[in-house]
Amino acid sequence: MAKQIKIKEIAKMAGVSAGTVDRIIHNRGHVSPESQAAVEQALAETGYKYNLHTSAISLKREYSLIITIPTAVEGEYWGFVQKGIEHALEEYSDIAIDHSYAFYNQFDIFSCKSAFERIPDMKPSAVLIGATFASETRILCRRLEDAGIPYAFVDSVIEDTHPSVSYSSDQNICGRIVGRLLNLMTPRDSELAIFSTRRIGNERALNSMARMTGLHAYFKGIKSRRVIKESKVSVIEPATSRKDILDFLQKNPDVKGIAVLNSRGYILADTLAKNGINDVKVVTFDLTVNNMRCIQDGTISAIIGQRPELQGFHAVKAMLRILLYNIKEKDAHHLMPTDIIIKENLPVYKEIFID
Amino acid sequence: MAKQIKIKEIAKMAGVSAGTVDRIIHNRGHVSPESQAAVEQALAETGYKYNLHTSAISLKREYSLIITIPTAVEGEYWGFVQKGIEHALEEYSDIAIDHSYAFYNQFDIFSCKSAFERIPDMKPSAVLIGATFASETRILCRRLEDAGIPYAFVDSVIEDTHPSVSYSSDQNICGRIVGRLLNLMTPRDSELAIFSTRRIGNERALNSMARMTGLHAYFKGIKSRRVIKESKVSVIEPATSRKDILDFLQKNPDVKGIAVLNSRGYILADTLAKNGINDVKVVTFDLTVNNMRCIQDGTISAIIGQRPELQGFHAVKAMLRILLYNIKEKDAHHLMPTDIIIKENLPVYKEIFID
DNA sequence: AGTAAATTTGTGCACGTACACGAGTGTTGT
DNA sequence: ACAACACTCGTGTACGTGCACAAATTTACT
Repeated sequence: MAKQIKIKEIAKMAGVSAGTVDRIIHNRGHVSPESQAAVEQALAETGYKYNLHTSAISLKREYSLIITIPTAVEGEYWGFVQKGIEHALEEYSDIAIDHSYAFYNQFDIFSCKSAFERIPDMKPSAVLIGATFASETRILCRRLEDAGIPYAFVDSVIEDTHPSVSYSSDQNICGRIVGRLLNLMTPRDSELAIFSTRRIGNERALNSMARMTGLHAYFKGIKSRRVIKESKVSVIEPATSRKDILDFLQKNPDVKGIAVLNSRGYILADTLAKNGINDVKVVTFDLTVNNMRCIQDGTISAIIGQRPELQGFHAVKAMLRILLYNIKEKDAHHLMPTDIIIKENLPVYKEIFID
Repeated sequence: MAKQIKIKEIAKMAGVSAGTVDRIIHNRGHVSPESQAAVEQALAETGYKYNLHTSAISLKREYSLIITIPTAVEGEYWGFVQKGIEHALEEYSDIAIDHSYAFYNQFDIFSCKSAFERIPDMKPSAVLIGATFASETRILCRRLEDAGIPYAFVDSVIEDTHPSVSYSSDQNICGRIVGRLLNLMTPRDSELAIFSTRRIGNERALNSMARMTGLHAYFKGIKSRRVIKESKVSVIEPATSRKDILDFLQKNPDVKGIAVLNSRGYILADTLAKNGINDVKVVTFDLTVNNMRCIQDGTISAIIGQRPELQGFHAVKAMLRILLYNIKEKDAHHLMPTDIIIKENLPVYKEIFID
């Protein structure tokens, strides 16, 4: 095992004291250019890695982290994101991190606005954003930037912002996967349909749009001539959408595969099952408890998973790296793996392997 | 954030010194029954969690870890396992862990025997085993148990042994997935074939067997009448198997889907491509560089991934938990997720997210 | 009872880093 | 030339735990 280089050794190499090295590592300033250069060279030469363990115990600053995401419900997408966040915070529980959540209703822009408005005034050390409404998010980011507060994105990235780091999935790829799966699972001469969420200025809808683009791109890529109907049914609440779903299927009897481009595939699946329709394959997003149940039943054929826990987990860890050590990565945008979950491998996806 | 309870506070509660608490936590003995009881009660009341960070820095013992796995080649299965192992060791690099590898040839039982024989004499603190040959492994485990040396399994678990922990995939599930995928990707009236590795007393072959069982189970479960040929072609070396492969296909022209139940699917795929056969779908195992290339080419349709890095990573972490803190888990056998990788999601699987 | 031995218990130092404080150096203005 | 100031830099202490060693207590035996 390679011996760890310690701050004192760096100090000796650079001909300065340990305190100076510390100042440089933490970007605290008050260091002469010569010392800076000498130490940086020593750091580079030795490939110094700060010892997180000891640095944690001697840390005296207190950090406050605000996490603003759509209301996290256990067993649903944002619930898993929160789980990952909590997991990371627990791992760093010996650092004084005061964290608080600012939840908002992902279908109500006003709840988002009022949640976002208060954040900069609370003067947090950093903010974790699960964005839904692009314009509101941009305003928040702008204010955070002005205040010098770093922020990170989970789940999606908003254009024209400058997050320290982001963890999300490539929604276009997700859409392509859905395309391929539906194409495989349905007869060549049958039609396909897309159910998605439509809301203007809603980033969730932007996710859906990217997925849709990917799906169409897949069929274009394989030069398929299959008919793909875009339903205007908004699959959000079971009660309201049930009738719309049945209407749609009655009008489009050749549709044998449906992509639900949000996480509400179970609503469609349940409706189909209740009405004895079992020759229509459903593919949807996110390993929520309801969707998992449908996979097990066989009413949903495949789920695209995006590792929400891992996104929350890594976002927090990255934020702490930035807060504690000002470590900036080259490429701050991380794409998470896109998992394909079917009945057979569902059980082994239930145990979550973060950290 | 809940305040951490420290050893000193426990000591005060129990009316003893910190040293005594330390002795009890580490089972060092030399403690009176009264102190023992008092401290244990205090520990239970407060739900004390040792601080891994600080304990690591003050740790003075040296640990030695032997990792005995099939020769790790970069970009192949065991190479990824090793990557995960190294990653975990790096995370704990402030603990004095002396680790060494005892590689063996997974196709040569004598190399395995001679690698295993030496291990107990080296008196390691713990051993990590990537098992291939069941009987040899059993002998090793037996000797380790007699010497009181804990050991862990990665990739596969051998019957009649008592590992402290294991990280592996459910091979039966893997086989079922392959079954479903091939069934989806090929015409209903076409035949399927299985290529696998056959070696008596070879656990790699046992893995193959479990996969085969799972595959057949899938087709039985859906009451399919498809013909599944079991080829005796051993897909190990490109040169030797090429002719056999072509012979097989010539004799079985209706085979349109082939499951290669080891990680050498690329050999079959390359052979098919070179001979202009592009209507036979191939599914195989493990995200090796060669298989990834074939996925990208489209010559392999799907790969089953088993998260080898994560297996190595977690196995080491679990071993260290056991060595350092004697933490025994309830259920020591962990099943890793079984990923389905196709052309579309291959890019996002390339970045590995361990820890 | 008195002493030696055995056992339990407390104390102090070390680990590597963070950060406050004060010492040291240089610069500017009168 | 000297004071006042700005800035850089080194020293010392604290963090929570592991572990060696010494101190205190109990036990055993003459």
